[in-house]
Amino acid sequence: MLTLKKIIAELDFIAKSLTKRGYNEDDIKVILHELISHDKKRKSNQQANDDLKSKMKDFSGQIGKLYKEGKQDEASKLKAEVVEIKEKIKTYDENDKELKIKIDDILLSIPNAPHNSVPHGKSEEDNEVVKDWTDPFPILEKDALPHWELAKKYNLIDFELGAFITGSGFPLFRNKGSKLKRALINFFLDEAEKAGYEEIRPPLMVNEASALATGQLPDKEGQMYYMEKDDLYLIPTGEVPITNIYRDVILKESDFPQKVTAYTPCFRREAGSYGSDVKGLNRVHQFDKVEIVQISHPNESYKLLDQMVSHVENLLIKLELPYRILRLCGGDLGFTSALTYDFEVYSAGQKKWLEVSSVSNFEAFQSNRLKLRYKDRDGKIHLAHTLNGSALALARIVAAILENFQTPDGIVVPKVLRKYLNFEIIN
RNA sequence: GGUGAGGUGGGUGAGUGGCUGAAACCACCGGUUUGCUAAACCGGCGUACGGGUAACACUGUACCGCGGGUUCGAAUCCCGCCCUCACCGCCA
Repeated sequence: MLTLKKIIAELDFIAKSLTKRGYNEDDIKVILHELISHDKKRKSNQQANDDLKSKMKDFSGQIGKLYKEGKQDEASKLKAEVVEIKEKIKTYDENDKELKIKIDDILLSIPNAPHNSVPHGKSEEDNEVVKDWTDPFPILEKDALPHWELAKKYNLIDFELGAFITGSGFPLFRNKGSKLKRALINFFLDEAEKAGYEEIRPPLMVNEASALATGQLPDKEGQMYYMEKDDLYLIPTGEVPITNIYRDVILKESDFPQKVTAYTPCFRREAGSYGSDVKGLNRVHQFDKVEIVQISHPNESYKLLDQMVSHVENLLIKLELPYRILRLCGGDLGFTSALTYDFEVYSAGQKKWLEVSSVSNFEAFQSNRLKLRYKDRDGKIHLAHTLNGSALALARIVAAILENFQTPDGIVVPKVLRKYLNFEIIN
């Protein structure tokens, strides 16, 4: 969430930038002013309360001394006074609690303020193409197939069996399909390691505190699988456990940047999506992803964002897949993000762009909930910036590879993956 | 699942009702000194929200796993929860 300090200091900018997400500038200003007035009330309330508490402490100390000196009467008088003070403190405490709840409710409901470069817009149609694919698309035979047909033809993925074992959206990879996936995971992890990321294997379930800290709760509660009995959530992305490494952490300035990567399966309920978009691997409940996360000094975060974008871009170049890069418009931007670049890969069999990566700078929005801070040279504490990106999401990459590299003789595996495989062609 | 022990500042760890936001040691930072990859000595060293300041200084309150309670007063007593460790059981 945004910090109150930032809202007070940059109210106009925030209100203006939130119009990119479709807010009415005047409406949001009303909300923000309400927030600030709650805060003012809370501060004056606190001051009065603190004074009373101070008095109470003082009196209590005196009572102790009076008892030691045997002055029972005077002690009793003071006691009576403290009891009165306590009553007042109680009402101040209650006021404080109420105001804090109001303030937090508003703060939690406000999404991140989009970066200056974020375009206005309502939906994905308004996303800005910052880098388009200008080379020709792969030329396929006339009878080229979409990946779900190819998967069946070469026995790579069994959607029906996955549905039988679990349900729809849980594909079962087998044979060379399974190996291809393993090769991709290794390739992505190796590339991340070369780029300086520490590889970890995090838990795949997280508690409520972790899901809140990265912003999956309360915003995307319906997206996550939840195990009531143990009060745990299946992770919708590796971002959650990775970023939570830094919950309640105060870094030194010299610790920047922190770079962590992990391969994890991701679980998403994806409630309410049907139709051709969900066919095959286009949208599934369980998929694999290699995630990269950086914790940054605020001054560096946009530089690092660019680095992450080119890291992802390189992966796609090495995989020889046609891709384009989009800058998400305000309407398509995630709740917690200030700026997001999406990567789409062209899947020639279905003649469709598939989203395979999302690289974002959250600025201090996540850090605020995470309480992820750093100490500067003067010993002052500030919020760090967090960034993350998929590098890459597997299911759709598999789809694109199958479709783009199909030939009459079979599917020719991209060269970079061959060292991870004991075959070069799927037939 | 059972039994036992325990959760205090970056770490170790003292502290069973007021003088404890918290000893001591280690680590860390600054300084002095000795001239040698170090030691000794001195000083500093938690976070949050307020007040205060140009900025410091200074200052109020809260926080000793979390939440509640008892009391004039709680790290310290009581209740609930969470977590960690050890052993047993079960299990990949």
